[in-house]
Amino acid sequence: MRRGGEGVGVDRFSFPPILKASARVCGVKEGMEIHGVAEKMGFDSDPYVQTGLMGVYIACGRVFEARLVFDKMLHKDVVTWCVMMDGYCQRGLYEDVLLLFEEMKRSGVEPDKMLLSTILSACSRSGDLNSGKGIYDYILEKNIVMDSHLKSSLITMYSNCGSMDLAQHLYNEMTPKDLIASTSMVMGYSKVGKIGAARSIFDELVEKDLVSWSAMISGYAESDWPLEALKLFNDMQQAGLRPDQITMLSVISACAQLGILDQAKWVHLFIDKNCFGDVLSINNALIDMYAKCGSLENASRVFHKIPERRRNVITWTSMITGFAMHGDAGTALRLFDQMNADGIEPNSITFVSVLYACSHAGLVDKGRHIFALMTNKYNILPKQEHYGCMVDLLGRANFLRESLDLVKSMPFTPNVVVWGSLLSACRVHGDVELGELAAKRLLELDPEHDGAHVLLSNIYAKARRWEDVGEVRKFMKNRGIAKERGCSRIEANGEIHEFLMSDKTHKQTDEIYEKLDEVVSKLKLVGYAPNTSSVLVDLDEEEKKEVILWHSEKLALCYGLMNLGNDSCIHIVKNLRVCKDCHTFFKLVSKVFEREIVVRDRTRFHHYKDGVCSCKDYW
DNA sequence: TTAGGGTTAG
Repeated sequence: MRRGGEGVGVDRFSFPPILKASARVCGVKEGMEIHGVAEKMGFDSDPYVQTGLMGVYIACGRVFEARLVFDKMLHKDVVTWCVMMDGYCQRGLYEDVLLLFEEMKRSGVEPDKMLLSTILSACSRSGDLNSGKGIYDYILEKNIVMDSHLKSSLITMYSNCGSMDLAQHLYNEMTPKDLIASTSMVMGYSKVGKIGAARSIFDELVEKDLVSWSAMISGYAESDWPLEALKLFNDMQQAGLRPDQITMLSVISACAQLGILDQAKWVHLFIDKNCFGDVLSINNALIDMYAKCGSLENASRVFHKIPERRRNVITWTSMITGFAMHGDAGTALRLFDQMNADGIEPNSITFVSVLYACSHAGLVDKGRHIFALMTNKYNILPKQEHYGCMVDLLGRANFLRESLDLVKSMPFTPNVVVWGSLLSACRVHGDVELGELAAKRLLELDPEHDGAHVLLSNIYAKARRWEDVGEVRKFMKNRGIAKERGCSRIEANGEIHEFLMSDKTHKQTDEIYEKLDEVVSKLKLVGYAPNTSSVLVDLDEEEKKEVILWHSEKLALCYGLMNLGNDSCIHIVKNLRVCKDCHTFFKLVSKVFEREIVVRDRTRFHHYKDGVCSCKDYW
């Protein structure tokens, strides 16, 4: 290496481009070597060289090393401060960004727009609205004229912090509307549940790019509008845009929510065709999707196709959850052991799944053991959801007192789910006294909880305490608390059909009810008698029978029997838990009509075949 | 040196 003079000498101006290249390829080794060379040549006190070195360290995630260089610098300009702040921002060290800003102001360096934008980004990501407002005040105080970039950062900060009024106010003043700011608005409105407002902003965009489309699709998927998400995905393709992995994650999630297997298979093919099939997050999402669409076979296939070394804790947990949902606790527990053997550390969510598997299969001792293991071996402190699973497990298995003791022993206030689990166990086992207590505690936390009122009323009904039943019903009526209406979905010939309880809006309504009559008479020949015990309203027996027979899943089932080929499995998705009568009904249909039926209810799957259900009537 | 999309696990 020749210094100075003529020709190809290396001087201090040679370093920044090399450092930039190192940062791009994340070459920390190269960066360090260059650092050494720069020191030897005496350029290590050159601000440009130093800033370049910081950039390399930050690109490689070595913020601490970057800070060492930073602290040694005698002359720091605004860019230097900005690079350091960006480093902290990238590592999620948002408080350090703010501390650095204070330090910078003390040092007398004036911030520029880019730096303010970086700080706003830190506030945005950490949800620190107060600091974000502080930066805005600073901008106003110093009379800084905002460009569209800085305005967008500000709008993003407000949106991310959920302050949509403030975000909207700034957005109104923005002309023309910046695409990035608009996307932030779409996300912000989606996050606070104002999906209509998000859609309006989205629709007003003249030029939409992949990110804005994906934000809107994800908004729908996150807000319980999976059908809209799929529709928009379709529109996006019509508009000529190609989705990427991030878009596909929302689409997969929408399919999982809907539970529609045909659509799910189509999405899977689409993913393979577009070469996303090797992406781990996509495969994890596919496992979840197939499990929620009722196909453990396809979920397992995806799981086994992922090379063992690439599976992460999400892969394993998704697969375990799948088996747990379908009531196969044995396989779920085997997977849990295998996961440990493979050296993948289970986390808090894994334990929810494993405990959930035990609870749905009635494995009390195993559940107790794992609950203890969680704290003793893995140092994971049980949270509400773990207690919820345990209360459910013990309660369902009729260890109601032990279940209550566990609730009392909780180191924090039990939430609605915990009391709800106990309440539901009390209903199963007819414990009026404890049920009343659980309902009381639950309703203290959430007086409008429809499920709690319904369960309490069921408990009273089981004990034949009709006056109390009447009281609960009166209270619900006065307060306008209604039981959520049952709704079931079935996919046939590429179309989704939805049925509400006693629905008469479907175009094949007459045939469906005729089919229902036919099915009922056939089932009666093998001993079926409608079980009206779960009907809450005040009706005579005959009317109750009708209400029971018109449950949405029975309508969907009849539609399936009419419209699906004899050898195909009937898949139904329901919003509530399956009632006792429907459960019996479905078991009998699977036998009499020789059909396999898969029902996803609010909490789990039921596979009906040859007159038995996979849940072994334990649900 | 600055701004937008990640319900893949409960």
